[in-house]
Amino acid sequence: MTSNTTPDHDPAELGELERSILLIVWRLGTVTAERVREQLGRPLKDSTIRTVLRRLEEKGYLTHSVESRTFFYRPVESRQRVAGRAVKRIVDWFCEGSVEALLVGMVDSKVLGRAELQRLAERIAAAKIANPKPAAGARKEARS
Amino acid sequence: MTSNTTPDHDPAELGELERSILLIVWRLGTVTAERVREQLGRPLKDSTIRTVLRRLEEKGYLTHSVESRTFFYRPVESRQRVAGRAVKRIVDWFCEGSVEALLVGMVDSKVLGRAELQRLAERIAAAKIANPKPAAGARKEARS
DNA sequence: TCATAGTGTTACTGACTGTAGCACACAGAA
DNA sequence: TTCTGTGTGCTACAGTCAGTAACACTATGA
Repeated sequence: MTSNTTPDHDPAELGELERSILLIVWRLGTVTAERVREQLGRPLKDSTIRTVLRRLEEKGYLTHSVESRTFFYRPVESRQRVAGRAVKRIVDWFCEGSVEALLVGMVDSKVLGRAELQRLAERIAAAKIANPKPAAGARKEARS
Repeated sequence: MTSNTTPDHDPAELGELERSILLIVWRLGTVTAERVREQLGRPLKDSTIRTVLRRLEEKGYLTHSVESRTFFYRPVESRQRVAGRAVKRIVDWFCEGSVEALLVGMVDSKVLGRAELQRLAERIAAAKIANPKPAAGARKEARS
């Protein structure tokens, strides 16, 4: 199938190179294998990049379209969305589904400062986050 | 190293069995290999359980003490703490370190309902989460 | 002393990732 | 029309790691 809607693959299980490349695609929006290779620091063979791109597509993170024989890969979902799902896994696994418990853990393990959390709470309360318009204007990230 | 403080191992990279067993240890607090086997649904050989327990210790999640030749394994950190670090990775990788971006993603990918987020914000604002006493009374979870 | 319970050590298999080679096809230049 | 480059399709191999387990060894209690 490889349906390109919502990969059920765990993003945390991506390899390092896969992750790097995925990040590049997110950053650039649309890429060719060649473009990715330029962006990557490492000197990798063209076929390597292509293999990884293909695998990322198999896993559901990318789609491609062809234009005069050249593959253009694009992300299926935004970074944040993927991150959101990844976190859900963690919350389900380790916090019995409680996001609150997670936040406690984040503060507790100093991942998140108390002050930071406080500011966050204010922001959330101010609905800056909570009201990004249900559907319409929500598709504007992943560029830049 | 392998100091049993704060494993730098990525919790998301735990295997399924490892995770299950770790959860059991967190639930019971202190366990023997035998006890773990009882708890697991699957019929696994004793040595399998012990191998996994040992690996979990190598990775920094567990410690053990010996009592008349029997190993008693205990968690090094609380579930939430580990979850917190796991999430940090994700935030670093996919959200450029911005927890706020993560929350946006969670709402966006319907991992977290808007209403839920709102309640959460209220709770946080109410400092129920933000003030669990710096150090003293914070070591009471991971039981049951 | 003997059996039992628990540990230490070692190993095999399958999956997955990083990495790449090679053959094939099309598009434009000569 | 033929040649050449560029990009793809397919295949593969080595390393790592999780799942799973066998086997040998050793205290401890009957």
